Amino acid sequence: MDITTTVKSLGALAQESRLAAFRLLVRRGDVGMAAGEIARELSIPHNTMSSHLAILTNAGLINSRRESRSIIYSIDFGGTRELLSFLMQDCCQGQPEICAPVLDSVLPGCCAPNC
Amino acid sequence: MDITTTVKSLGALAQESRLAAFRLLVRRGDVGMAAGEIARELSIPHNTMSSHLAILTNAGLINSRRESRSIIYSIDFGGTRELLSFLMQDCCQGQPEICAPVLDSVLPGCCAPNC
DNA sequence: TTAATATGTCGATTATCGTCGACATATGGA
DNA sequence: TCCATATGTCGACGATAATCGACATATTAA
Repeated sequence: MDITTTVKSLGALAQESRLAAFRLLVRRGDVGMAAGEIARELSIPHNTMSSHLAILTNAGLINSRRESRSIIYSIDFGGTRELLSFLMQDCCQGQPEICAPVLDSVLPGCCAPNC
Repeated sequence: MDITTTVKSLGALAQESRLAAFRLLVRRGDVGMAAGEIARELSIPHNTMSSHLAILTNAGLINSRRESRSIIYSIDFGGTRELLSFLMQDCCQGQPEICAPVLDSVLPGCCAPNC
Protein backbone atom coordinates (compact mmCIF):
# COMPACT_ATOMS: atom_id res chain seq x y z
CA MET A 1 0.00 0.00 0.00
CA ASP A 2 1.49 3.31 -1.09
CA ILE A 3 1.20 6.75 0.48
CA THR A 4 -1.41 8.04 -1.95
CA THR A 5 -3.74 5.12 -1.29
CA THR A 6 -3.22 5.44 2.44
CA VAL A 7 -4.07 9.14 2.36
CA LYS A 8 -7.19 8.38 0.35
CA SER A 9 -8.32 5.67 2.77
CA LEU A 10 -7.67 7.79 5.84
CA GLY A 11 -9.52 10.67 4.22
CA ALA A 12 -12.48 8.41 3.54
CA LEU A 13 -12.68 7.52 7.23
CA ALA A 14 -12.02 11.08 8.43
CA GLN A 15 -15.65 12.13 8.31
CA GLU A 16 -18.28 11.41 10.90
CA SER A 17 -20.99 9.99 8.65
CA ARG A 18 -18.55 7.85 6.74
CA LEU A 19 -16.80 6.55 9.83
CA ALA A 20 -20.22 5.69 11.28
CA ALA A 21 -21.25 3.87 8.10
CA PHE A 22 -17.96 2.02 7.99
CA ARG A 23 -18.29 0.88 11.59
CA LEU A 24 -21.82 -0.25 10.91
CA LEU A 25 -20.61 -2.34 7.97
CA VAL A 26 -17.69 -3.83 9.90
CA ARG A 27 -20.17 -5.35 12.30
CA ARG A 28 -22.32 -6.73 9.49
CA GLY A 29 -19.48 -8.53 7.77
CA ASP A 30 -20.34 -10.26 4.50
CA VAL A 31 -24.06 -9.91 5.10
CA GLY A 32 -23.78 -6.19 4.52
CA MET A 33 -26.54 -3.64 4.50
CA ALA A 34 -28.67 -1.91 1.87
CA ALA A 35 -27.81 1.71 1.02
CA GLY A 36 -31.20 2.96 2.14
CA GLU A 37 -31.03 1.05 5.39
CA ILE A 38 -27.68 2.66 6.21
CA ALA A 39 -29.06 6.11 5.41
CA ARG A 40 -32.12 5.55 7.59
CA GLU A 41 -30.09 4.11 10.47
CA LEU A 42 -27.81 7.15 10.47
CA SER A 43 -30.53 9.70 9.69
CA ILE A 44 -28.81 10.99 6.58
CA PRO A 45 -30.54 11.85 3.27
CA HIS A 46 -30.17 9.00 0.79
CA ASN A 47 -28.29 11.00 -1.82
CA THR A 48 -25.80 12.37 0.69
CA MET A 49 -25.21 8.83 1.93
CA SER A 50 -24.84 7.69 -1.66
CA SER A 51 -21.91 10.00 -2.25
CA HIS A 52 -20.31 8.97 1.05
CA LEU A 53 -20.64 5.31 0.10
CA ALA A 54 -19.04 6.09 -3.25
CA ILE A 55 -16.06 7.64 -1.48
CA LEU A 56 -15.62 4.65 0.83
CA THR A 57 -15.89 2.35 -2.18
CA ASN A 58 -13.35 4.35 -4.14
CA ALA A 59 -10.99 4.09 -1.18
CA GLY A 60 -11.27 0.31 -1.29
CA LEU A 61 -12.84 0.02 2.14
CA ILE A 62 -16.25 -1.29 1.11
CA ASN A 63 -17.86 -3.25 -1.73
CA SER A 64 -21.32 -3.38 -3.21
CA ARG A 65 -23.53 -5.92 -4.94
CA ARG A 66 -27.05 -5.68 -6.26
CA GLU A 67 -29.76 -7.77 -4.69
CA SER A 68 -33.07 -7.23 -6.37
CA ARG A 69 -34.02 -3.59 -5.94
CA SER A 70 -31.40 -2.90 -3.28
CA ILE A 71 -27.69 -2.40 -3.45
CA ILE A 72 -25.98 -4.09 -0.55
CA TYR A 73 -22.79 -2.58 0.78
CA SER A 74 -20.34 -4.64 2.78
CA ILE A 75 -16.87 -4.20 4.15
CA ASP A 76 -13.92 -4.91 1.88
CA PHE A 77 -11.79 -7.15 4.06
CA GLY A 78 -8.75 -6.86 1.83
CA GLY A 79 -8.62 -3.10 1.65
CA THR A 80 -9.38 -2.61 5.32
CA ARG A 81 -6.73 -5.13 6.29
CA GLU A 82 -4.18 -3.41 4.09
CA LEU A 83 -4.77 -0.04 5.69
CA LEU A 84 -4.52 -1.39 9.23
CA SER A 85 -1.45 -3.44 8.39
CA PHE A 86 0.26 -0.43 6.88
CA LEU A 87 -0.40 1.74 9.92
CA MET A 88 0.54 -0.96 12.41
CA GLN A 89 3.71 -1.99 10.60
CA ASP A 90 4.76 1.59 10.21
CA CYS A 91 4.50 2.13 13.94
CA CYS A 92 5.81 -1.25 14.99
CA GLN A 93 8.96 -1.07 12.95
CA GLY A 94 9.59 2.45 14.08
CA GLN A 95 8.64 2.15 17.70
CA PRO A 96 7.46 -1.16 19.20
CA GLU A 97 6.55 0.96 22.20
CA ILE A 98 3.41 1.99 20.31
CA CYS A 99 2.45 -1.34 18.87
CA ALA A 100 2.96 -3.69 21.79
CA PRO A 101 0.25 -2.10 23.96
CA VAL A 102 -2.12 -2.03 21.00
CA LEU A 103 -1.58 -5.73 20.49
CA ASP A 104 -2.11 -6.33 24.19
CA SER A 105 -5.45 -4.57 24.08
CA VAL A 106 -6.57 -6.43 21.00
CA LEU A 107 -5.32 -9.98 21.44
CA PRO A 108 -7.57 -11.06 24.33
CA GLY A 109 -10.73 -10.51 22.29
CA CYS A 110 -9.29 -11.73 19.04
CA CYS A 111 -8.66 -15.14 17.53
CA ALA A 112 -5.09 -14.54 16.42
CA PRO A 113 -3.87 -17.98 15.35
CA ASN A 114 -0.46 -17.81 16.98
CA CYS A 115 -1.51 -16.69 20.43
CA MET B 1 -11.50 7.59 22.37
CA ASP B 2 -14.73 9.00 20.98
CA ILE B 3 -15.83 9.43 17.38
CA THR B 4 -15.04 13.13 17.18
CA THR B 5 -11.46 12.62 18.32
CA THR B 6 -11.05 9.68 15.95
CA VAL B 7 -12.29 11.74 13.01
CA LYS B 8 -9.90 14.53 13.95
CA SER B 9 -6.92 12.17 14.19
CA LEU B 10 -7.74 10.42 10.93
CA GLY B 11 -8.15 13.80 9.26
CA ALA B 12 -4.78 14.88 10.54
CA LEU B 13 -3.14 11.87 8.91
CA ALA B 14 -5.19 12.11 5.71
CA GLN B 15 -2.83 14.52 4.01
CA GLU B 16 0.39 13.66 2.24
CA SER B 17 2.70 16.15 3.96
CA ARG B 18 1.30 15.42 7.40
CA LEU B 19 1.42 11.65 6.95
CA ALA B 20 5.02 11.98 5.77
CA ALA B 21 5.94 14.13 8.78
CA PHE B 22 4.19 11.72 11.13
CA ARG B 23 6.04 8.72 9.68
CA LEU B 24 9.30 10.59 10.00
CA LEU B 25 8.60 11.27 13.66
CA VAL B 26 7.52 7.70 14.40
CA ARG B 27 10.98 6.53 13.41
CA ARG B 28 12.66 9.16 15.54
CA GLY B 29 10.84 8.23 18.72
CA ASP B 30 11.55 10.39 21.76
CA VAL B 31 14.56 12.01 20.12
CA GLY B 32 12.24 13.85 17.77
CA MET B 33 13.17 16.37 15.12
CA ALA B 34 13.28 20.17 14.86
CA ALA B 35 10.48 21.86 12.93
CA GLY B 36 12.87 23.32 10.38
CA GLU B 37 14.62 20.01 9.87
CA ILE B 38 11.29 18.34 9.08
CA ALA B 39 10.39 21.10 6.63
CA ARG B 40 13.76 20.82 4.90
CA GLU B 41 13.64 17.03 4.75
CA LEU B 42 10.22 17.11 3.10
CA SER B 43 10.91 20.21 0.96
CA ILE B 44 7.99 22.17 2.36
CA PRO B 45 8.05 25.90 3.27
CA HIS B 46 8.54 26.32 7.00
CA ASN B 47 5.26 28.15 7.60
CA THR B 48 3.24 25.55 5.73
CA MET B 49 4.93 22.84 7.77
CA SER B 50 4.24 24.83 10.90
CA SER B 51 0.50 24.72 10.34
CA HIS B 52 0.64 21.02 9.53
CA LEU B 53 2.53 20.35 12.75
CA ALA B 54 -0.09 22.35 14.64
CA ILE B 55 -2.82 20.14 13.21
CA LEU B 56 -1.00 16.94 14.15
CA THR B 57 -0.40 18.36 17.63
CA ASN B 58 -4.03 19.34 18.03
CA ALA B 59 -5.02 15.81 17.05
CA GLY B 60 -2.86 14.44 19.87
CA LEU B 61 -0.50 12.59 17.56
CA ILE B 62 2.66 14.58 18.24
CA ASN B 63 4.21 16.70 21.00
CA SER B 64 6.69 19.52 21.06
CA ARG B 65 9.36 20.88 23.38
CA ARG B 66 11.72 23.80 23.05
CA GLU B 67 15.44 23.15 22.91
CA SER B 68 17.38 26.37 22.62
CA ARG B 69 16.35 28.06 19.40
CA SER B 70 14.62 25.00 17.98
CA ILE B 71 11.31 23.40 18.72
CA ILE B 72 11.57 19.65 18.69
CA TYR B 73 8.57 17.64 17.63
CA SER B 74 8.17 14.02 18.62
CA ILE B 75 5.50 11.38 18.40
CA ASP B 76 2.86 11.26 21.11
CA PHE B 77 2.88 7.60 22.04
CA GLY B 78 -0.35 7.82 24.01
CA GLY B 79 -2.46 9.46 21.35
CA THR B 80 -1.09 7.33 18.55
CA ARG B 81 -1.68 4.18 20.54
CA GLU B 82 -5.25 5.22 21.30
CA LEU B 83 -6.08 5.77 17.64
CA LEU B 84 -4.61 2.42 16.57
CA SER B 85 -6.29 0.61 19.45
CA PHE B 86 -9.64 2.12 18.57
CA LEU B 87 -9.38 1.10 14.92
CA MET B 88 -8.09 -2.38 15.69
CA GLN B 89 -10.63 -3.09 18.41
CA ASP B 90 -13.45 -1.83 16.25
CA CYS B 91 -12.50 -4.25 13.50
CA CYS B 92 -11.54 -7.12 15.75
CA GLN B 93 -14.75 -7.16 17.72
CA GLY B 94 -16.76 -6.86 14.54
CA GLN B 95 -14.83 -9.21 12.33
CA PRO B 96 -11.76 -11.10 13.58
CA GLU B 97 -11.29 -11.98 9.92
CA ILE B 98 -9.81 -8.52 9.44
CA CYS B 99 -7.70 -8.33 12.56
CA ALA B 100 -6.11 -11.75 12.70
CA PRO B 101 -4.15 -11.33 9.46
CA VAL B 102 -3.05 -7.86 10.56
CA LEU B 103 -1.73 -9.28 13.79
CA ASP B 104 0.03 -12.04 11.89
CA SER B 105 1.80 -9.53 9.70
CA VAL B 106 2.84 -7.41 12.65
CA LEU B 107 3.75 -9.86 15.38
CA PRO B 108 6.93 -11.32 13.83
CA GLY B 109 8.67 -7.95 13.79
CA CYS B 110 7.26 -6.76 17.06
CA CYS B 111 8.12 -7.38 20.67
CA ALA B 112 4.61 -8.11 21.90
CA PRO B 113 5.07 -9.34 25.47
CA ASN B 114 2.66 -12.24 25.27
CA CYS B 115 3.87 -13.83 22.09
C1' DT C 1 -47.26 -0.70 -19.39
C1' DT C 2 -47.88 1.90 -15.32
C1' DA C 3 -46.73 2.72 -10.70
C1' DA C 4 -43.97 2.13 -6.57
C1' DT C 5 -39.57 1.38 -4.54
C1' DA C 6 -34.45 1.80 -4.29
C1' DT C 7 -30.49 4.08 -5.60
C1' DG C 8 -27.51 7.11 -8.19
C1' DT C 9 -26.19 11.60 -10.69
C1' DC C 10 -26.13 16.59 -11.44
C1' DG C 11 -25.62 21.16 -10.11
C1' DA C 12 -25.54 24.95 -6.96
C1' DT C 13 -24.33 26.69 -2.51
C1' DT C 14 -21.66 27.12 1.54
C1' DA C 15 -17.91 25.71 4.36
C1' DT C 16 -13.44 24.10 5.12
C1' DC C 17 -8.59 23.14 3.65
C1' DG C 18 -3.81 23.81 1.77
C1' DT C 19 -0.53 27.13 0.47
C1' DC C 20 2.50 30.90 0.97
C1' DG C 21 4.03 35.98 1.30
C1' DA C 22 4.60 39.20 4.88
C1' DC C 23 5.14 40.14 9.47
C1' DA C 24 5.79 38.91 14.56
C1' DT C 25 8.12 36.60 18.31
C1' DA C 26 11.76 34.00 20.70
C1' DT C 27 16.59 32.61 21.43
C1' DG C 28 21.51 32.97 21.52
C1' DG C 29 25.86 35.00 20.04
C1' DA C 30 28.92 38.98 18.66
C1' DT D 1 22.21 46.09 22.07
C1' DC D 2 22.00 44.48 17.35
C1' DC D 3 21.79 40.84 14.22
C1' DA D 4 21.12 36.13 12.56
C1' DT D 5 18.58 32.01 13.23
C1' DA D 6 14.31 29.33 14.23
C1' DT D 7 9.58 29.19 14.46
C1' DG D 8 4.88 30.79 14.64
C1' DT D 9 0.76 33.83 13.19
C1' DC D 10 -2.11 36.37 9.98
C1' DG D 11 -4.52 37.10 5.91
C1' DA D 12 -5.80 36.14 1.30
C1' DC D 13 -6.33 33.20 -2.51
C1' DG D 14 -7.71 29.09 -5.04
C1' DA D 15 -9.10 24.35 -4.54
C1' DT D 16 -11.68 20.82 -2.63
C1' DA D 17 -15.46 18.90 0.24
C1' DA D 18 -20.23 18.38 2.30
C1' DT D 19 -24.98 18.95 1.68
C1' DC D 20 -29.32 18.55 -0.56
C1' DG D 21 -33.18 19.57 -4.05
C1' DA D 22 -34.39 17.96 -8.46
C1' DC D 23 -34.06 14.69 -11.85
C1' DA D 24 -32.53 10.07 -13.93
C1' DT D 25 -32.12 5.09 -13.88
C1' DA D 26 -33.00 0.30 -12.42
C1' DT D 27 -35.98 -3.27 -10.57
C1' DT D 28 -40.20 -5.52 -9.45
C1' DA D 29 -45.10 -6.20 -9.07
C1' DA D 30 -49.84 -5.33 -10.44
